Amino acid sequence: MNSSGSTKERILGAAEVLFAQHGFDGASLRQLTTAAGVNLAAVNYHFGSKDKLVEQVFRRRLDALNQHRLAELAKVVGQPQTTLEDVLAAYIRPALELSHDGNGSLFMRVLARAFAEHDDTLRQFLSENYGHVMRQFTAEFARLLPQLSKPELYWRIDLVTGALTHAMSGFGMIQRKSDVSEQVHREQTAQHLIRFAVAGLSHP
Amino acid sequence: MNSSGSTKERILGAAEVLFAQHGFDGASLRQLTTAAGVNLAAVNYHFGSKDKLVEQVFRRRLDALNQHRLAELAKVVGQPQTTLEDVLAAYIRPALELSHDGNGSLFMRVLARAFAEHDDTLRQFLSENYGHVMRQFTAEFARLLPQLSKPELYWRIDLVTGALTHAMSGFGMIQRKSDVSEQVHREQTAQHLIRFAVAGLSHP
DNA sequence: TGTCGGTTCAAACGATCGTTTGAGCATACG
DNA sequence: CGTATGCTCAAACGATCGTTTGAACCGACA
Repeated sequence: MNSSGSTKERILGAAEVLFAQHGFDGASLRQLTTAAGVNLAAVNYHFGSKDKLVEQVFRRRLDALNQHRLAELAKVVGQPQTTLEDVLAAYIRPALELSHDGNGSLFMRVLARAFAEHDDTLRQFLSENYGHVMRQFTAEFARLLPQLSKPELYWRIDLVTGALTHAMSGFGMIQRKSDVSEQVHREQTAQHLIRFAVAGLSHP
Repeated sequence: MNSSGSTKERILGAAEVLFAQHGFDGASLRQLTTAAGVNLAAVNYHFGSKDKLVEQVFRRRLDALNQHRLAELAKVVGQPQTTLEDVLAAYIRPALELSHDGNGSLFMRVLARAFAEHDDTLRQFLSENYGHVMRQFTAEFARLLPQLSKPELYWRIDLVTGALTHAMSGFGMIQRKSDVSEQVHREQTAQHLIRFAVAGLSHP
């Protein structure tokens, strides 16, 4: 295990797993480097510090996630009749599909943990780097739900976000026996999330 | 500040604040005892260990919270026409009212953080000590939503829990200027949460 | 007054943390 | 061949952590 890829990638992979399991402070560099099969000093050599490593763990996944989200959003808004389900699917499915490769499944727990920690540094980082994605989705929600006032809409989006974060953090906790059942479970989760979000967003 | 009450109570109060701000590992006993105005050794003398202190911080608030919840639930199920709103209010309002005294407002962030950390020890503690509360509420939901299958109901309750946890964790982050605006904000939060949860639970 | 259980105190303990260091190794280039 | 460069390694650094220790303090009671 962990015997493939460059040292940097082995560290990133092990970091994602251990951060999800024990938290950012809870996972020590000694655990981490041992699991990755690299020397203790490798983290500071390749990343500069533990904090920079945390940032890189986030960047690697979130860049791909939000790129995927925007691409899916662009697909559906180009259609003649965009529905709320379509937009929500563009928001939700890419997040759940992050768990397609084995390691990625733990990333959502890393993200959920980061959200809960309310660390201003991390929240600012998320807002600065990926705020425009949220803004695009919010604008689309506003267009599809014109009857809602701005504050009302923000409230509902916030509650939907909470439900999504919660579901994602629990997602992938159970080790699935096969890829096919994993896929089925992901599809079920997406269906439940989307229907729930539609109801929560559009109720009178 | 922190010059009133017994040593144990001063520690519990300071612990709640610092655990919410910096996490369980992030808040050190030296910070904590300094903020409480007590000696460093006082934690180990009165609580045995830091872990025991964490458990006591949880017990003190959760005992009151769940007692309050069950009392409110008993009120509404005694009525001739129990509504979904009533049951949700019995579940949600006591949690938001925990922030009535100044220190308590941070406890919900402690709880949200604990949820996100997915620590099996802590989850087992919560399940063992307060699982019966959740079971009673679930039974009431099942009674009011007979059209839903068991798995479907569990899914929706889980998503509602996510939204509640998320909203509670953000609640009380902004320091309100007065008690009255605090009260207004809590009432608005409760209203949004309840209406959102009703829509999410009862959609066809 | 003497002493005794409960509590507080400064100081130290060993462990573990993130980080730094300098030597050693490997590969590529003149 | 010599050496320059990128990387790995064991070892150590200072800081901070939770916990323990033993003396000092204090009101209550005989």
